[in-house]
Amino acid sequence: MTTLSERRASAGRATMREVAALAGVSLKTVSRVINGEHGVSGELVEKVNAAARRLNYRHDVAASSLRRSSRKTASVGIVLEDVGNPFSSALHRAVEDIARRRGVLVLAGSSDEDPERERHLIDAFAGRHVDGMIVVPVGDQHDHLLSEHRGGTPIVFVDRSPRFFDADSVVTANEQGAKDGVEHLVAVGHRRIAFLGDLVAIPTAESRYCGYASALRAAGIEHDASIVRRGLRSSDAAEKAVGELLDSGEPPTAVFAAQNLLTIGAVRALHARDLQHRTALVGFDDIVLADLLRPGVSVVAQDPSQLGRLAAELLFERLDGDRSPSRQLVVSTRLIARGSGEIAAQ
Amino acid sequence: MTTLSERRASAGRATMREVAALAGVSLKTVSRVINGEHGVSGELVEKVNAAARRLNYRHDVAASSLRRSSRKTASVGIVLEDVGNPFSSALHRAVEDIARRRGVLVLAGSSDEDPERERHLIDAFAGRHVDGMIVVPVGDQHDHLLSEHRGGTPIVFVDRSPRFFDADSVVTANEQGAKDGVEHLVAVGHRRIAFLGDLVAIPTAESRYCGYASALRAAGIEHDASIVRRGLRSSDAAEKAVGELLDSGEPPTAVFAAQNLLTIGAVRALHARDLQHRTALVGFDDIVLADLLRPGVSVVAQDPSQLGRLAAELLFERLDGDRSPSRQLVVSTRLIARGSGEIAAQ
DNA sequence: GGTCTCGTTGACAACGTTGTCAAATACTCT
DNA sequence: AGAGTATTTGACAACGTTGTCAACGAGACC
Repeated sequence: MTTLSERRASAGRATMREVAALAGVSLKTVSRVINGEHGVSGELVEKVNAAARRLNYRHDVAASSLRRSSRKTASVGIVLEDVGNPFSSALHRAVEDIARRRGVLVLAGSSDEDPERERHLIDAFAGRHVDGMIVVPVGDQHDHLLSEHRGGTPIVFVDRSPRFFDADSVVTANEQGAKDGVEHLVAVGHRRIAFLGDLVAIPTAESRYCGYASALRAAGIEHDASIVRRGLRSSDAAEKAVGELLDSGEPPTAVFAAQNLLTIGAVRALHARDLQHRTALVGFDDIVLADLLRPGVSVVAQDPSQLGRLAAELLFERLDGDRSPSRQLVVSTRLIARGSGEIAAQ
Repeated sequence: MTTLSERRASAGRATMREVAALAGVSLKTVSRVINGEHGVSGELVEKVNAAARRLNYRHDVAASSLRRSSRKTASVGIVLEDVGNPFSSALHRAVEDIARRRGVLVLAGSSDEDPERERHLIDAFAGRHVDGMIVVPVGDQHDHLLSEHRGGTPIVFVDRSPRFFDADSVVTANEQGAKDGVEHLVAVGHRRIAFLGDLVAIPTAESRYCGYASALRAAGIEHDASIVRRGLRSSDAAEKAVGELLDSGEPPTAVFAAQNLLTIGAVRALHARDLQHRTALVGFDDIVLADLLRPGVSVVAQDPSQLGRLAAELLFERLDGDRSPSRQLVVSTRLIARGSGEIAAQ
């Protein structure tokens, strides 16, 4: 049989042509059936489906999208800081949930805070014709994104809003959240509050620092650079920094840790010195098990799922043709008191 | 100028034809330059690159792979249980690291333990012509994978090895690890050890249960079904289950929690009753901050990064043409004593 | 009966790229 | 100088699919 030899020739992946041959119809009719277009008689629909099943036909999205005028590929790309960290992966998951409902696939990659890497990922996504992108931007320069954006690919920024770039974005209320956290410490009497922060170049880290500074200013507390530690990139670095502060002649009575890992480092340093019940601590971003530590760790919680959900919804609205001016969404934080942030100043 | 109007017509995405026109060479020459083939004079290489830069040319991976005989797309798919959970995302990250070195993109999706969903993802990946797949399999039936596999797409199973299917796999030594954990409890005198487990249908959960049973048998301890709780799907469920066991007339003196979230639930239940220093606990899979709790939580640690790394390496060896018989790799666990597992039986 | 419309079906070109092969040029060797 | 070889270049077809358009037959209407 011709069909059989054709099948063998294709080595495992049947094409529409082969399905057509088996069903005894034209290629175009198969295309119509596969795409669920109307205007094909019930009898032929049946025949084509049977043939497709028999040959285990798999639709070729790449070829299809190449020919289609719209060039839609039913996939979106997301550039995260690190697919492996809890914040990023929660965001990723939220985006996936929204995308799944529409049968859209998510491609994800980690930029690791490296603009070069970000650029690579964006090129890779663009080359695969993603319908849109969600990006946690790194650095200031986004020229390459600009050209994609102008080219008609919707882009939504999340977690950080880009400078010099007019686009949709969804960010956490970093400054206000940090301010809330520090004011919480001020409210129980602290005036000597240390700050732990990530790289100055990261906009969220900068915003949180501004929130810290603003809370101190509002309380009339003089700024003391000796208890501000920025540029910390790991929990180890934070642990070391807090250790130094605690062991110094004039230790802080409270610590504000402006990021996840830094909070963990601070907890370790406090526990190592058995100071966890004397020195207050508020962290930015929630931590698993924070409620089981003694004392529980008070945090300013972000909502990464919400960030992802909103970003994805925004993106899909654009994909559905929304051409309205760009929108900037802000997700507020929530202060969770668990004990460590309520330790009063001595 | 012709070039300009052509450019405008393409609305933002230049093709090789346009680059060729601008550079004054043939389409094929552009293709050669873009693909870094040799046999093009330096002068033309320069001209083409200049034109490509000017038009902001982006290589179209989809069209390229469609035409290429090998059909390689420089992307691999990975089906995880949930991209948002720490185990999966660590695995994802490890795969990405290996893939990145080769310029390969990773598409990831969550099966949520749903075979239907797994099938969907695999179809989606196949339709996009991924070069290979890494799969955390769900359920017993993998016919659809079989056809892909036969079709020449390498597949590596990770975390669970599939039944009825000959393929590469990388799994944790679940049974041995669980046995080690339980024997650790037996060694400090426990004979009434409760078991908390995930869905019976999940092979890893089953293996860990076997390890538990085997350790008891080896110690000559009679099996007591009343302190075995399986089918638990969340930390809340585990907390409730442990609560019931502890509040019963004959509570266990030790708990073995066979999964991440279940360990957390157990910790909560113990702390709620202030029993954390009296009832021993060993968990399977490490937990962030476990060392800071009092007592620290002893665990049998898996190494998800290692799983991902090995799976990716196996996959790329296949992609490089390795046709040797399928291999089954086993990654051993590591028992980390932190206090909770060393509480002696009363 | 002839024309018109409608619903089905298929032939063909095209999407952006690369494999194949032949043409054109430059260079080497006798 | 002539033949032979190597190097560079381009014309053309093809990958698997869908958009366009024309052909066909059946039924409706005058």
